[in-house]
Amino acid sequence: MDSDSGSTCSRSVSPDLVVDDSPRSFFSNKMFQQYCQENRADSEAGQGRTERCSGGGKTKTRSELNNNEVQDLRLKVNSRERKRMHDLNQAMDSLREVMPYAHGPSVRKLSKISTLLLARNYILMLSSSLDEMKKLVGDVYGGSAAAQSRTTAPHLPLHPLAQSLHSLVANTPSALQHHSPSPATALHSPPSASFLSFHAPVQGLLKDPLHLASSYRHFPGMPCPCSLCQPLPTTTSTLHSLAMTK
DNA sequence: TAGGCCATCTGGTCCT
DNA sequence: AGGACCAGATGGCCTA
Repeated sequence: MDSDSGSTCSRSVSPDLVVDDSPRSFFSNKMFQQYCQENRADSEAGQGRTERCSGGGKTKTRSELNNNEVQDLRLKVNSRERKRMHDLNQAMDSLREVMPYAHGPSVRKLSKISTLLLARNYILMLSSSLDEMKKLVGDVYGGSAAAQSRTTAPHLPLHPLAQSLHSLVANTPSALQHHSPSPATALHSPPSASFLSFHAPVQGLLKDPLHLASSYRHFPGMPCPCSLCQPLPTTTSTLHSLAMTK
């Protein structure tokens, strides 16, 4: 139900119950009742603020609502808000699922901010790859030969195409999977820091936006030999500058 | 123990 | 009128 109900997280989450007396709940039902009693004096003082009563069609001031009505209303609103946040977390989970990131019971879940930043960079990377692919296809099927090759079985110059594809594929999520940690090291081995940051200027917004430096085995200043950590094509950098200068 | 992350509650505002 | 959305506050859990 909740995004944090994952097996790696011990955080318990209260269900969509109206009554929540768990210690985790900031405002348990008992607390709420106490709160209502404590604030009855204030309410009865009448501050002119109106509350909505779910029962009747008529608007009552807070002072006109009895304790139970205030409580029911508050619980109802709380429940809605809880459901809304659960839906939001579900959407966040579904986003995590399609991210180039190792999934598994022993893999620590990406935080929300990390998920969003990674998603952004992922989209930029895919856009860049798509641009290059288009360019490549344009080169291969250039000019009038393109029309002809569309109608007949094309004899593609596979060698250069394969080379280019290889370099592109090296930057695709599937290639990123080799960064996916083995279960044994998963907790300390998230995706490449350079991929997560992806030359993103937004990195400057946070001291350590993804908290990789402190938590994971990616050493700043130590060049990673893999293709994923190599500088991205200039088109990508251009994309970034365009994206961030708007 | 401090800091990060999170769930939940709450009141205000906006929209339908 | 009722619900969605938002941001602030609060406290629990986890990790370095």
